[in-house]
Amino acid sequence: MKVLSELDPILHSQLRLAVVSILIGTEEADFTFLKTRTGSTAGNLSVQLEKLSTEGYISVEKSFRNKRPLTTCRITPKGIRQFESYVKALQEYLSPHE
Amino acid sequence: MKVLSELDPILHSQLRLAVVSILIGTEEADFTFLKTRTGSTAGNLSVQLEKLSTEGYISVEKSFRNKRPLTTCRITPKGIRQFESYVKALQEYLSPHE
DNA sequence: TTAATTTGGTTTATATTATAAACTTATTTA
DNA sequence: TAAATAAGTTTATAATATAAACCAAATTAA
Repeated sequence: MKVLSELDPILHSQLRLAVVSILIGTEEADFTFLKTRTGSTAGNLSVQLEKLSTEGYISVEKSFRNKRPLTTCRITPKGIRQFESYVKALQEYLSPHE
Repeated sequence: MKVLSELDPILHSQLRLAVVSILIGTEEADFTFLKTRTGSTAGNLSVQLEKLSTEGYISVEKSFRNKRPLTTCRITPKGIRQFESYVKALQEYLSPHE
């Protein structure tokens, strides 16, 4: 009997999935952009960026722009691979009739 | 700026999504089938069926077959609607390039 | 010039979740 | 009749997601 695939728990989280999804399409994005684009709170975003970074799915670079902190995020090759296999696994769940 | 859609938290859970996905494709399924097909433990499955049932996404019918308990599950119209809109919302996350 | 507000976050606390372990009851099988 | 299996349920725990509270620096207002 065919068993459904595991869904990577790092990506199976609304906010982390949103972040990775945005970064896949945009090369780089800063904290403020991600915050408004995802509609999340700063606290939640901060925690999830930290987690994605620790897991190696994204890189996070901290600098300054106009004397203010600037947090810039980018997807990593691992992040891309994991996202692609997550999408593949999800297809099994989303198209159960095939 | 476009903000990503909310993902229904009832469906955004690996096991509950698996159950609903299976039921969408199969009209009805019993506890044991769902357990082996999802690869879950009985305890976890019991809890998640209860939740899906409470939320009106599935119906759960308890009877006996060969003197043993038989738990039969079916998707409800609400379950179908919610699943379809969950899939639609997820597309935004899965196809970020469009 | 100093008080209040805004920006760009981080840390901490809390409530919810998912999950498995332990348990139950009935039925076979040895 | 004792042990094992079936079909679950209940309870305990660990992990999560989330928001609230907090902080430091810069800007604006009084």
